[in-house]
Amino acid sequence: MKISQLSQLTGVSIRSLRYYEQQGLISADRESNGYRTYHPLVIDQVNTIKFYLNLGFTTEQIAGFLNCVVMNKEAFCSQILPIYREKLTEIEEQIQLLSQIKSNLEDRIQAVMLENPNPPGA
Amino acid sequence: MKISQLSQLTGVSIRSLRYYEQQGLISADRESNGYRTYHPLVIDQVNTIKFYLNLGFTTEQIAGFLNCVVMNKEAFCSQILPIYREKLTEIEEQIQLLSQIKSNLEDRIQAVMLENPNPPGA
DNA sequence: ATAAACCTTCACATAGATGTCAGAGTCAAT
DNA sequence: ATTGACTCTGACATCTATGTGAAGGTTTAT
Repeated sequence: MKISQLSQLTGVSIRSLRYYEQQGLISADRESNGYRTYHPLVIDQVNTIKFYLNLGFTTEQIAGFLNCVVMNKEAFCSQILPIYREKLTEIEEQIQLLSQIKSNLEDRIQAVMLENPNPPGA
Repeated sequence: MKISQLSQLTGVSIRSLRYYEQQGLISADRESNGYRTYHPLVIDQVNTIKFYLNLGFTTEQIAGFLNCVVMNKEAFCSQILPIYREKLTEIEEQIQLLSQIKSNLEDRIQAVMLENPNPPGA
């Protein structure tokens, strides 16, 4: 299939598909005219990439384990565990930071409301 | 005081101090030679800026309410409440998104461990 | 053959705070 | 007067995925 079709089927922009290829995440054959031709399996692959991008991995990180994930469905791929765990820790730290910020913000709101019992927008 | 002193006292780089000035967050008098001279009150102001940057506000947003905060200690500044609330909502959304990502990640980890009962790094 | 709808590559833009460097002026101390 | 430590402005780099546009080749249908 051609690139616009892959784009439609995956919901990923043409621009991004070419970018993924440039980053080594997907590959494409070329027709004689230079057009990219994709194997149907690439659809799954792109969806997998979407999934990991949503998880907060960068394309570079994804490139590091995508083959493993795609080929083996994660079995026999225990190398991926530390990566997941590292990411998990990172996410947890972000959540903690945001929670702290949230607390601070709630404190500020309380402070304003106490000093200003009848604000217009309350 | 001069800029390097302010930098030391606040822990904010000289580069950033100049940037804050450019964004209208702080102001400086100039000596006859062109050097910036800061009023001691600016120290507090810079610390306040640090605080709000940590809260995730942009310098542009901070510029919008900094005068109010610094001058009035937030009293009589009920206009600031909607801004805080908006930011709070934003933070809460980020936390929720991260929590979902965290769940997904934990699922992946479970999946790998089930398919791979005795991984080297476990 | 001409237009519409594809495809290609290359490259610049974005967002935001900060690092860093270059070129140049200034001040203090020797 | 020279050196070292400051200061100034201006500008480019960073990080990352994606948007956008130009300039040009291809295919398909009329």
